[in-house]
Amino acid sequence: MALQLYNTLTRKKDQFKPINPGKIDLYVCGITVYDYCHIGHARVLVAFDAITRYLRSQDWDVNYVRNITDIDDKILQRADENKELYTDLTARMIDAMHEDERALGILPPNLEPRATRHMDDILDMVQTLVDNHYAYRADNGDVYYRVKRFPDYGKLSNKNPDELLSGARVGVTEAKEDPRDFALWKAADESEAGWPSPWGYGRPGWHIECSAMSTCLLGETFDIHGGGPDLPFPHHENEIAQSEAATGKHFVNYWMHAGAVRVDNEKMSKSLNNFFTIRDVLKKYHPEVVRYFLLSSHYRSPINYSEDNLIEARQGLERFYFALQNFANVTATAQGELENSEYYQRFVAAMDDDFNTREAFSAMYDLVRELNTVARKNQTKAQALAGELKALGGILGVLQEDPEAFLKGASSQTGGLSDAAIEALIAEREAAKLAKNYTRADEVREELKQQGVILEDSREGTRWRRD
RNA sequence: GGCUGGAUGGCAGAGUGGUCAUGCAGCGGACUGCAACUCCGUGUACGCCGGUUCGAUUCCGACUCCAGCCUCCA
Repeated sequence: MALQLYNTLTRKKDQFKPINPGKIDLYVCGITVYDYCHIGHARVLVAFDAITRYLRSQDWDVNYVRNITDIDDKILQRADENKELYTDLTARMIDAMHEDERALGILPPNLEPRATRHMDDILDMVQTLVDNHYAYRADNGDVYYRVKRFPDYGKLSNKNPDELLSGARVGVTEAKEDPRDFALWKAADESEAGWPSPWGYGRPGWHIECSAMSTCLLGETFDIHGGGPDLPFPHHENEIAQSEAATGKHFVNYWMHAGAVRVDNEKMSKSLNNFFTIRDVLKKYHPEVVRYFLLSSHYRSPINYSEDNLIEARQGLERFYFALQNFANVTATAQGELENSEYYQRFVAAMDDDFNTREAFSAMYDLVRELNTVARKNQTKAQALAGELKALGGILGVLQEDPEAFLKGASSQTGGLSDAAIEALIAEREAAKLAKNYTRADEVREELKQQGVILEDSREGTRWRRD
């Protein structure tokens, strides 16, 4: 089965056809680094991480580029509030972002271009647009894109350019020829952060950065462009307008957009004060639980961040780790051997269908059921299935932890008993059990349960985990 | 108002023109000193109204409701 993916541009699932055989050029709009990343960023990061991991497992040569917007009015404003250099702010936030990414098991992209390091490319593209009359310098020193000259404007978000014109919500500046026009270059005072340009000192607009960096690094036409749910309009619409006007070529073949993250069924927003940063979330939940939660719905569906849903995600993940617990040292089955597995085949079919991670997990749960059934009579077979499970998890970037470590640490509880204290109580219970003092043994178990520790007696002795 | 996508069992969440999703929770049973883990069994689920069809949750049309975008936002 060939790879199918939903294309925002055509609004249907299309069969993927690469520009170059076996190779995929992917550009994803990254973060504007003026604050810590939040759970919505995590969604996009994790989704495209799982997607690139999967594609690579299928032998695609993926060139994954994700930019960093490191110059922007919000950045300057925040730096000003903090009374620090904006470059210090962005350096800190980029470090923090990388830290968050590592915690969530997100592999670095192949390239991570920064706007401030591509100023020449940005200026070149603006110059091209000015030269061919797709842009003009206004009286206030800004350079604007001339939307009227690009008839395809609105094709990604299916908006009618004329209706956009009549809409009063578009920012009106006297300097603009047309209210729909957007800034490519914003004039700035010499005392502010900025760069010299043929149109005067200033800073680039947000949209032009992505057009310039993606075109410069991946070419005038490339395979896939992705991003968050709020980017199709205006950001990606503007990118298309800029890039296609500058190069005369079709810009991007497939557009992919992740779904929104809601919080307790409300839109996440600063005014509602329900913004959760990744680091806040990771204080409460194990990183792999967060990752599994984000992948347990289709990447395009809206998801709801809530206590209940995260707990449910943890319980679902635990089922995998329970199964792996008896095979702690198992190595993931090699790709070549995997091909014969019915579960792998189902997994691949699900992922080839627009990256249906939930369906892929369902195949893995069916594998777990067989593993558990077979474990009683055929250890060799069970061992093989455990290897397959670990391999499938690895493709999505989960199930790679030591099962015992995961089960002991996955708790959403903070504080509580130390490992040593728990072990001591278990030893006491063992002694009581040997003396057939089951009353005391059960007391200890109940006591631990109150502390969020679940005991499990097995042939190898008593195991515990935090609930 | 315009655009886009939704509406599935207690919850989460896939999918399909007619026999199973899956996970969590619940109930019954097996296992267990008791539990936990696990296994087996268990739920008249597909927003509303029409149409097509031998048969629709699945296709078509209308309706209702929900979300995102239309303004900086992943």
